[in-house]
Amino acid sequence: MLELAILGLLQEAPMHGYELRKELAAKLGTLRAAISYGTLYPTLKRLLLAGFITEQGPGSDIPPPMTSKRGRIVYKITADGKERFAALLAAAGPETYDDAGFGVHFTFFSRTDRATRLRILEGRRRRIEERREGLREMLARAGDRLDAYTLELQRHGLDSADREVRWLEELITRERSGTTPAVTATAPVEDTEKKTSPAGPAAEAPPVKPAPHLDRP
Amino acid sequence: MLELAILGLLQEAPMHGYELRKELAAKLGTLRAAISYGTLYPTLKRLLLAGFITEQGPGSDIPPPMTSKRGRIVYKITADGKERFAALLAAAGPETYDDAGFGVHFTFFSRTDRATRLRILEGRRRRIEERREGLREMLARAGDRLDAYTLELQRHGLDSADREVRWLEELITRERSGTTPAVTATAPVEDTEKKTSPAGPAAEAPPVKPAPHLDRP
DNA sequence: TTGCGATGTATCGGCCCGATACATCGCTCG
DNA sequence: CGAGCGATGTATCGGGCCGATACATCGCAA
Repeated sequence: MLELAILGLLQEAPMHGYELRKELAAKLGTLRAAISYGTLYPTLKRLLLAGFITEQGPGSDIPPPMTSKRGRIVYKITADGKERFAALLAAAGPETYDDAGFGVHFTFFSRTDRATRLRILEGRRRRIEERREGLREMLARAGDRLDAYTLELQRHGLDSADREVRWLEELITRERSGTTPAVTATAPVEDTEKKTSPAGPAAEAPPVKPAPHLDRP
Repeated sequence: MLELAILGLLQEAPMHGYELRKELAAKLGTLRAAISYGTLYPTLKRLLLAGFITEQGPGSDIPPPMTSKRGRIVYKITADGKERFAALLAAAGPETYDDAGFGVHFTFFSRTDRATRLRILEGRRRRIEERREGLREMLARAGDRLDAYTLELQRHGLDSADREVRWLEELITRERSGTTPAVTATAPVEDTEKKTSPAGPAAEAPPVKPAPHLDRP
């Protein structure tokens, strides 16, 4: 997941670790706590080793784009990395629909084709609906066997699930009707792949992410 | 966190692993995905080794309380374990207020004293309020620099945070007013303000959890 | 009787987190 | 003037937790 997020940010602009973390925290606001350095740096190493990004030492030519600082290490995405990003973005594993995964995918929706957006939104909706039905069932069938606090917690959970389903429903409707939110991305990336099908109502799973090696140092 | 949850369940009744998982999944419905066996069994081992629980082989005297099965291993909490449970229950670390931690603590609220309940509720509220304010700030200050989808995500996050704060507020009010157990009806039941307790507004942190050893096998 | 789904215990690799350490820069305040 | 402090910045380590996987047994139905 982190991999996707990092690749996505680096696609917009080269950055160093600290910047990456701040940007990540800002974009994924909810649905995803601020990422830890204990995750970030090892992940960067893996990506580096896998050839998805490159390192640019502090003595390089790039003028400090922000507040100038000391020996920072700027990371830049490679062609392989862009490919990888596209693959991850369209991947359809179960982890695509949990809180963290959905948040990250959603964040990059402006760079995702409509069919994939619909599939993800519908997958997420399905997931939440299942949770909601489970909660409903439990409240109806075993409601009187639970203590008052647990009950209260479940009720709140049910409420939240219900709200999220409605939210997703609205987004799905909007997508279908073509009211695609304007792509106001700061850095519009060249939209090469244009081969998308007309208006498929979110069909089957695209090529599943085969999990790359990304192995030991 | 798992430790607390397991100890709490075993305090209600002895159980084996499979049962533990189901019970856990049911009680923590939201706020906490179903726990994995890859976590459960190692945790049980740690607890066993630390002397917080004991193992009861399949040939024991306990009659199968559920659908009878095969060589199950029934776990039982010890006196040390109960002590540990109480300590964890009242502990006041930051992890007490994140989604998972709050969910687990809340689940055992009926076995928590009112002062602690209030502290946890207010700690959680504070946490969510901070998130909410951060979101508000961002939407107000940098709202036009973000793309439409990110904006939509943040807005939904803000909504959820707002709702949770209100929920917590209600619970806190109820606690203070002495309507201790959350009333089961959707509509809050009015209660004539009796039993004027000191109504301490949830003070400082109790003994902080000192993190036991629980070490290697 | 074969096979399937629920029950049940267990391990392994790997992601990710919190704590911690270290270093530099720019600022304010005594 | 320099001492301290908060933000910036890179990095590691131990450990919690997860998903995938492997077994084994039981009850039931095709």
